[in-house]
Amino acid sequence: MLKKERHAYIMHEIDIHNKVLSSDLSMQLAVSEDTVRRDLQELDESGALTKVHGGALSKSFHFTLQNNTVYSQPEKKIIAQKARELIKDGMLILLSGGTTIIELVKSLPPELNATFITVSIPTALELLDHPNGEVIFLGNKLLKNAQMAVGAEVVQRLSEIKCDLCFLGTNSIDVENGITDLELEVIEVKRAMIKSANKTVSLAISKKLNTTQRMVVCKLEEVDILITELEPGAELLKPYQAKGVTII
Amino acid sequence: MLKKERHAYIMHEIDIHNKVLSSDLSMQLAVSEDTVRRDLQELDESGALTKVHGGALSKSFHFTLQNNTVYSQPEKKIIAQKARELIKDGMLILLSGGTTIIELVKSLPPELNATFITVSIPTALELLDHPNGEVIFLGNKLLKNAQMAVGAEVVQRLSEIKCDLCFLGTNSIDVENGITDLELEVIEVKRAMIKSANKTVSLAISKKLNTTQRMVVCKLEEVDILITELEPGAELLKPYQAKGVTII
DNA sequence: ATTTTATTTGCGTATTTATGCAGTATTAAA
DNA sequence: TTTAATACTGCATAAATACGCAAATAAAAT
Repeated sequence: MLKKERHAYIMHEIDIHNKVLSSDLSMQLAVSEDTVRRDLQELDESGALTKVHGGALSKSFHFTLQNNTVYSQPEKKIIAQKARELIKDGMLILLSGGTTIIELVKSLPPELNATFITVSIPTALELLDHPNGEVIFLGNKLLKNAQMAVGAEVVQRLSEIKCDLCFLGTNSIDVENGITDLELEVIEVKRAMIKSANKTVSLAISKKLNTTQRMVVCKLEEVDILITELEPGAELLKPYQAKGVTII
Repeated sequence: MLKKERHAYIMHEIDIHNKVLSSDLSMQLAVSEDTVRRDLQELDESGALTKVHGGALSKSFHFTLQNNTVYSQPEKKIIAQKARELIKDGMLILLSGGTTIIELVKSLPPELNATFITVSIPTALELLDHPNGEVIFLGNKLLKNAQMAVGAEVVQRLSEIKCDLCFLGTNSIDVENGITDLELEVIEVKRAMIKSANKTVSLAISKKLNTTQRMVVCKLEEVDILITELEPGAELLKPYQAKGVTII
């Protein structure tokens, strides 16, 4: 059997079943597993499928967020880089939603071995592309706009967890009012996240500093670390520092 | 024998078998392999066939590597259309993952007012685009490859639910073994989904009919409705009908 | 018909490609 | 953690290919 024929057979299997195992293919094609592995590798390189340990997956089956490259402002990249240095192997990390958090997830080193908990669908999807980390989604009712899980069930389950770090993508932060947001349901969840975490880290581009929205998520005192794209000594950040927030 | 004659013979073989081996042709045509190779090369250059290591393949063999495009999308659209007619206002619907289910979600009428429960991240993301339906995600540990929630927690919560319909994107279905799949964790969840639903609907393009994988999700008797892109009276579906499955 | 010219073919050799195997490292699961 | 499965590495072998060249064949010109 010609190599191309094997490739076609493999692609056919992938198309129908979304997934193949090297061991199965090796038998079905009557070649060694090495050969199958090399075939899968070539098909992966040509972009026809995604090779994984033990076999391969269909590309169309495996869904990824592609739109984000457009919106990823350089500021968010800087923030992500600073934030990721706080994450160490073995930690239990709580993540909210938002594009800044997505940037953070994208910038995580592949060899990092931590457990991530989130209530945001896009964040979860991005986390699934990380090779090592374990991902836990605290689900229940999903809120359409925010694309995240909300409700008593989520709050309840968050209260049963004790995390090392909680990263909050922040919409508005202000010395007077602390972190504020718009929707009650989102706020309930964010509060629960803060409560269940040892340390709370707020990620915010500087444009969001000194802005306020309707409802308070938490006072500034509850924020342990604030990460912006600015230098830690920047004038804009002084009032936050004065209130005891660590600036990175 | 003239070169033209050899070329004609080779093309004839290609038309019949979709492939030729240089070694075979060398014998059949009683010329050296070099000559055959040169012939194949010329035919390749003129676009009549595709030369590969060891022989040549028909051009029609050329499998297009579909980046992002879903395999058999037209079929899946037909299936989606049939499936969506089962869904009525006020129903509680359980959805698995997979491209066929995504098609179903896309085809849901905007005014439909139902509650959807899923364990699949891509399905959830797609459901969030629907203006009316409520979406519930049963989350816990997420499986990287399948992009879905698995584990005891999910199974437990599924057992506490009684849904009207369960739509399963099916990888393999077969009269003997019923619905089969590859991964144990996925199977556990699918079983729980079937249990918690009043009626189970299997969605499968016809190519998946009569294929089997390692592990059994459920017997055919547990499938109430089978939807394929074929006409309900199609010959291929007769054995399923005979086992009491409703065909749509 | 014969010579000339161009093309085709086969062979020897060097090179490349495909495949499997063994040992080791790595990964995932129990 | 331990254990089993899978992946990687280097290597050996066999098969396929490329290339140059000379012989054979076909086509063209005389």
